[in-house]
Amino acid sequence: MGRSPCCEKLGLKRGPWSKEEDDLLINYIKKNGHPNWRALPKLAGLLRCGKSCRLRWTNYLRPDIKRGNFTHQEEDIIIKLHQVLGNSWSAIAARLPGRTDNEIKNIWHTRLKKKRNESQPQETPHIQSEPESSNVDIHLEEANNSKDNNSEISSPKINTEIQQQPSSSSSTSSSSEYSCSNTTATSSESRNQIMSDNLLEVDDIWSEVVWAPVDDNYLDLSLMEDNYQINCSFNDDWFWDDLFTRSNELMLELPEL
DNA sequence: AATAGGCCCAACCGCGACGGT
DNA sequence: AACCGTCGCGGTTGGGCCTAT
Repeated sequence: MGRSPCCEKLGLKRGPWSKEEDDLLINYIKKNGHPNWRALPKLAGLLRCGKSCRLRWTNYLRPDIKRGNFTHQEEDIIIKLHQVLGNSWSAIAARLPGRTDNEIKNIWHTRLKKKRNESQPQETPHIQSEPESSNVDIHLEEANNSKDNNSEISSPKINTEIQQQPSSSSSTSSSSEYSCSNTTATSSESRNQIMSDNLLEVDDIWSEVVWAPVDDNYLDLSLMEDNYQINCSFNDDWFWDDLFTRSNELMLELPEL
């Protein structure tokens, strides 16, 4: 049972967008937003389907899009995130402000895949060539959940609870599996308990990068790597240098141990 | 100068998720 | 619970540009 096309093709324009069409779309969204993509083209006076409009806006016309070449740092981040997230381009894009999933997908297929393959053999010979999904599954809960607005503002935020799955072999195995769930700590003691009880040990090249929940002004972070446990706060100088942030999530590259 | 091949990137396609009825 | 409409995502395509021969 086939699904009907997203829009009637009759009379609708396809292919590259003209300057006039861009202007129509930008002006309409500036005035009215985009509550309904399907209805938008008609209202904006465009002979396009809603899907095409949404794509044009999200991938090209949005004012917060950063145009221009990717920096080396951005490329490195994409490569590392791809190790963890696989082909989840939107998830990767969410961690690179100003970059779109389409852009990242393009650059991956044209440049970074090659770059990764070139650099990988000597760095991490035990990693498979094309991991499609992570062996680390981390879920984060929104720190400022709008549904919880009536709860106390300074309530402790979420901690990430990590358990190692039964692994078939030693810690040097590249197939070690981890799962992770969120718990809400009710006090700093219990938070610390959770963090000390559940240290993340990742035995691959991603081990220098961790995800952590964030409080209003404090970060709880524990990482067991090479027998080091690392705790940090916003006051650490290196923290800001290596921090990439979006929404309530933080990505942090740890300094050399 | 011509052209074949590769690269780049905007745009399209099809599918699954999700929310409303 | 089932259906329907809409949205967002990942995969793919195709055309323009660049470069090597």
